[in-house]
Amino acid sequence: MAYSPRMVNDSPRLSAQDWTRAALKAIADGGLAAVGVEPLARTLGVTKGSFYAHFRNRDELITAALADWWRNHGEAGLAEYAAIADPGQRLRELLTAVVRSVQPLAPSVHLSLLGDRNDPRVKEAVSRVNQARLNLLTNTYRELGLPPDQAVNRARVAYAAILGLLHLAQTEADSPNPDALADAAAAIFLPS
Amino acid sequence: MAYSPRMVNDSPRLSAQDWTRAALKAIADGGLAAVGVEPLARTLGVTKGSFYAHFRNRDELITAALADWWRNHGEAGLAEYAAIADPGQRLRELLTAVVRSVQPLAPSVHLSLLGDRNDPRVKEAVSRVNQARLNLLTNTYRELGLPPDQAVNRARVAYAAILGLLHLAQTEADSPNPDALADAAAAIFLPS
DNA sequence: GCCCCTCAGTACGGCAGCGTATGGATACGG
DNA sequence: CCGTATCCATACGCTGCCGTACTGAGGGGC
Repeated sequence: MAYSPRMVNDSPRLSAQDWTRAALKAIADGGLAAVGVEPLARTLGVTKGSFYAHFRNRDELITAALADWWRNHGEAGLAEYAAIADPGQRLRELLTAVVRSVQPLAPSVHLSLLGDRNDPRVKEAVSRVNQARLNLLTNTYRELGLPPDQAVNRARVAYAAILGLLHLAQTEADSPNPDALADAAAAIFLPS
Repeated sequence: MAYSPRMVNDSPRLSAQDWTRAALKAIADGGLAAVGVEPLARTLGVTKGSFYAHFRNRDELITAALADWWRNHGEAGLAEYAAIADPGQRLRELLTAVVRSVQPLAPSVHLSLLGDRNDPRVKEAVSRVNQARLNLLTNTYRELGLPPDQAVNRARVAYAAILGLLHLAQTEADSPNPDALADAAAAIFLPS
């Protein structure tokens, strides 16, 4: 790839994306309440005068950050796994990938958003992401031969287990042997 | 000044417990950020002058509310289920109880607290509750004949599924046939 | 080079919430 | 019936943050 001088943040000037990224980072540790114009400006090394050149107000930043999030973690973020042809291997990859917490940042946002799940925009974003993942899992189970209604329930419980394991991984400090856990999860959720 | 409407508690004067209960309710929908002295005072129909007669500051209320929570949802809250002698029935009761969301308030607190999991006090409280439940599940699986290490992993995945199902139930509006879901969960997590 | 648009700094008003001070009201034991 | 502790109201200062207005600096297209 050709390196342009505007690729990374060595430029002293910020873009709207810099703000949404910072907002997501703030959400990851602190929830929506941590998304403040002046605090973010401080961490970015500027004053809020810059912010209002990119967004009309704080709400607009939040909606932009949330849209950015579910766009990257909905179907787009699942493309890598959806491309796996063999459903059995796809399922195993999905399980082990999350169990071993390959993406340490993304789930933090997901979990932090739980605290603000009453906000309709948050509800919408989380719902979209969950739906995309549930769809992929449901289709996978169908491809594995389960009847449709069973596939739905199975996918639901399996995805719930994945979410719950993230919960536990984030609240407890000790990492309880990811390999054994992945095996246990696989043994449970892979149809014999 | 007109007489302000006192809540269901017909006693005109409040106690410290009334404040902690209100704080937990606020946590349930809004996280720690929603625990404010003046907002709570408004919902309780008093002014904050009352609050500072019970607590030294806002932090003291939060720690008291968290302590109250994990005391009622740790081993104490599990006593009802721990009393079930037959491990198979105990496990089934645990699964169906949570899947059908018998306690609609308590889990909300749990989920909201995940949003504030960076607060060390929150982390401690959630960790305690999780540990108590994991212990009960692990022992149940052991009583069912699983070797210790397998019982640990099995309990972990099962509890994770429970948490995740709550997660989904709270973020999605539609309730997807609790009976069928309970059956699916039982089929997965009850050793044949 | 010139203009214009974007990004950033400064200053101000306003609001919500925390904590304090103080005094009044009510219950309860003596 | 009185005194004391507890609960509650009011008023105030303070801080942090949002949003607006205005100004300034610099870079790119013409």
